[in-house]
Amino acid sequence: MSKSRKPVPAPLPEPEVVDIQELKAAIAAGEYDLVCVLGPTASGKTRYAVALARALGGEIISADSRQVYRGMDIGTGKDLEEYGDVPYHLIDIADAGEQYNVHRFQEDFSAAWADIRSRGRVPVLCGGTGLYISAVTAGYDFETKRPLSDESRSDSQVCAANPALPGKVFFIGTLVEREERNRRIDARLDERLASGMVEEMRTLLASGVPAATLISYGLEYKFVTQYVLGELEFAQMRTLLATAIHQFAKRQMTWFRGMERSGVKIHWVEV
RNA sequence: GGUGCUGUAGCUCAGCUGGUAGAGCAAUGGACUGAAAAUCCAUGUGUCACUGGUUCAACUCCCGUCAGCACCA
Repeated sequence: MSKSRKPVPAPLPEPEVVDIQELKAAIAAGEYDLVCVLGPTASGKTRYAVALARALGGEIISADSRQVYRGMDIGTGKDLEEYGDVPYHLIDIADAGEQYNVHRFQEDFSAAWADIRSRGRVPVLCGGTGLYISAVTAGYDFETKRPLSDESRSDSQVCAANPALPGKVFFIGTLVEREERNRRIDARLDERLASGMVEEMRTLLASGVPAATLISYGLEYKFVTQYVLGELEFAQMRTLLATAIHQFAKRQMTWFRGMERSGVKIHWVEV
């Protein structure tokens, strides 16, 4: 009847080695006006991006739809101390309970990107929210509801279409093998649970953030809040949450593969 | 030692009076642009514990074996 193509696990991308000095020279020569570090959760992208930014004389622009909220620290894994002396942007820019979105991100990114460049520094976009990354690197026009360019970043169409967004982007992806990724997710979850994540939910709830809003933020905010509300047992919450984060990481990879399929070149590195 | 129950997809389990098997969860692939850590779509060949028997045909009936559980000794 029909060819039932059964889903085969996507092969792991071929790891590459990115020569930082070479990249630095290319940026100086105007070949790129943004470096983007992306990857699934728990792949080590923040650590990598910070080291990269330091080597390039850059500043980080976070592309994380949840780290924008103040007071949501443990559950989003902000790890602000990891940045050290490297400046970061778009973290803690909205109140918990507020409704941030892609459109605001595009505007905020644009301002941060222009600001960093105006000071002669290198902007490094880093995060795991694929939608946000695509909205500013592939470009998207919220007026016409259409992509600014459906081609790869091999020309300057986007630049011409919207000078407020970068035209040429160098993408680096942090690579982790599936099993290892899940192991890290589980270990990190236990660490967060042990370091006050439940307390964080109670504090947010006490500060007036509605439970329904917190739950709508998903993952840790969803399951831990349900636990605090007594809707889930602790062990049950832990199991469901771990599974949900594994699924989330898979969805992130699906988005990145989609970017590659549409022509974006991502240099995957092992960290 | 005896009796009873159970043994089916990674997990929990359905499979009426026999016609080689399905649901949920998980997993995998995909979609996605003003909530995206959200939302949605697609995909199920497994020695039906093992052996023998009855039958045109057994996961489904019968004998036995093994394993787990419960109860009685």
